[in-house]
Amino acid sequence: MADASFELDGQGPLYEQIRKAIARKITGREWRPGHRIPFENEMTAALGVSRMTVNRAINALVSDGLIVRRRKAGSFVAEQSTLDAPLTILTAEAEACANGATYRYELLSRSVSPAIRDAMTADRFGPGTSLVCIEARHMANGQPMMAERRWINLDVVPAAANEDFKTIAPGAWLLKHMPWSEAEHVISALAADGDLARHLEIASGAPCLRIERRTWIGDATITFVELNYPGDSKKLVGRFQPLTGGRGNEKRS
Amino acid sequence: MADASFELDGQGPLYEQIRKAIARKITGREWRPGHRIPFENEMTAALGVSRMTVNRAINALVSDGLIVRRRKAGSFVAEQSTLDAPLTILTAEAEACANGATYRYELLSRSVSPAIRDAMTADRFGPGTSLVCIEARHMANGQPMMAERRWINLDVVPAAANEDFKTIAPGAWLLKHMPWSEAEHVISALAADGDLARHLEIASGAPCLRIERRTWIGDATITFVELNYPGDSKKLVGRFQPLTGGRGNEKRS
DNA sequence: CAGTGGTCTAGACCACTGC
DNA sequence: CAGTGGTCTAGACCACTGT
Repeated sequence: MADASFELDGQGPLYEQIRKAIARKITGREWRPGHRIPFENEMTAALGVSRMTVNRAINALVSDGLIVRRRKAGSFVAEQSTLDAPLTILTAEAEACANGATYRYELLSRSVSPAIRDAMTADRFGPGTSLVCIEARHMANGQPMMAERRWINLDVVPAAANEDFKTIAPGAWLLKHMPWSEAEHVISALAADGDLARHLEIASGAPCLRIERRTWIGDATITFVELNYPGDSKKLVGRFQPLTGGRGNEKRS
Repeated sequence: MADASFELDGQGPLYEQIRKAIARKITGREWRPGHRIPFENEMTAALGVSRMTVNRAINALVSDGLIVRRRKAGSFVAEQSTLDAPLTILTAEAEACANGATYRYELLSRSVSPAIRDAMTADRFGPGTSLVCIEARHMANGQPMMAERRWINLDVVPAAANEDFKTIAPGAWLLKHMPWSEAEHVISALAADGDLARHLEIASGAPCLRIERRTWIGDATITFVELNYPGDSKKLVGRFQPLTGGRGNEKRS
């Protein structure tokens, strides 16, 4: 009913055209937050397409957060309260490469020890877990672009005990040798202390962007790593374009 | 062929069971990166389901980045080179609320002026654009949790000229009055300068996490905002769980 | 309890692409 | 040019839920 006057642009697959047509109604304020969009069978009839096609279009908008669906009630334009933007975290080498910079990896230290009773290791891996601790830094065009401190769980990845990580970065090595089933990221800003400042070659007390990543396989923590970037570098989190095509992503130094 | 010995767990929709079964093969290292997974018609036959169902399961894994598909060649386990984590950026009020904190909004300054030839405004909005500039801060439990500096394009949102923003935060106001079609986020760390440090009530030179957000409607920039958080606060970017269910997301102070 | 969305099927045609 | 995935259909049954 009402004006299901959709204007499909004839570009690309049908479900994409329908998705964009609905997104256009929303971003054009014709359908406000809370507004009930036409039922699936109404669109099906109005557009002369199968219900599966309409369903696919709307479901894409649901995962984009623009539509909320309720059985028996209908589908509604969501309140735009949050922004979900994809943050793509590349390996340091891939990031340097993407920026056209020359890349070099430097191992700073490597040691094996059990997780003691400190917050950094015991809480995350469990007391007594065998760990290898690695400090390294990644250079782009001869300048430090990132310094990392990492712990790897040897109970889960015993092969890491035989790797010296002198030529290959632990992150890249893990990606080749170990799958993960779950990852968590925490972002914060901090003042670089003596060690970190020296590794990044910035003034002590200078701001620094830290991404902490914890990776699991099943219930076991594979690795925990602090990725530290000089404060003047910027991370492009991502672009979200519900109208034109969905989610894009790039990266800047 | 080969071992398409899938073990569906009987939990939830068929396409979800199939998706999890494939994800299990991958995270369990049975199917390594580069490995060709069974063709759709093979799985269809092996599982006794419709091809659309298999297709839906695999497509979900494609958007999770675990599978790459090539016509005529087949579907392959992707190289796990990047991590895509969804970062949910709530309004300050929603974030405080989620942490069970009392929330208060404070307008610090408001002014109207055209975009001059400075990098902050003219580059983003175009020279001469009428802008309203707002400085404000958001308090959680009486402590500054975030200070923002924002420019709003009056050519696009003329109603903003009549709003004093004394009681409602500009972010919340915009969400109610203006849709966006595209958003971009940039994260960086910086040392708080005099003004910012005073607003956040932190020492001058203390680290600070900044999220810059630029929002578009069509080709026009609606607003550009700097969200500044004290460096000791942490942003939980999100959890990505390809095996169990997909993407989760929370937030910490 | 009627109507919505959620899922699933058994086909079909087509575009692209590797051989 | 044969085979893969990409898309689409016209049905169907069911779970949930608002009235």
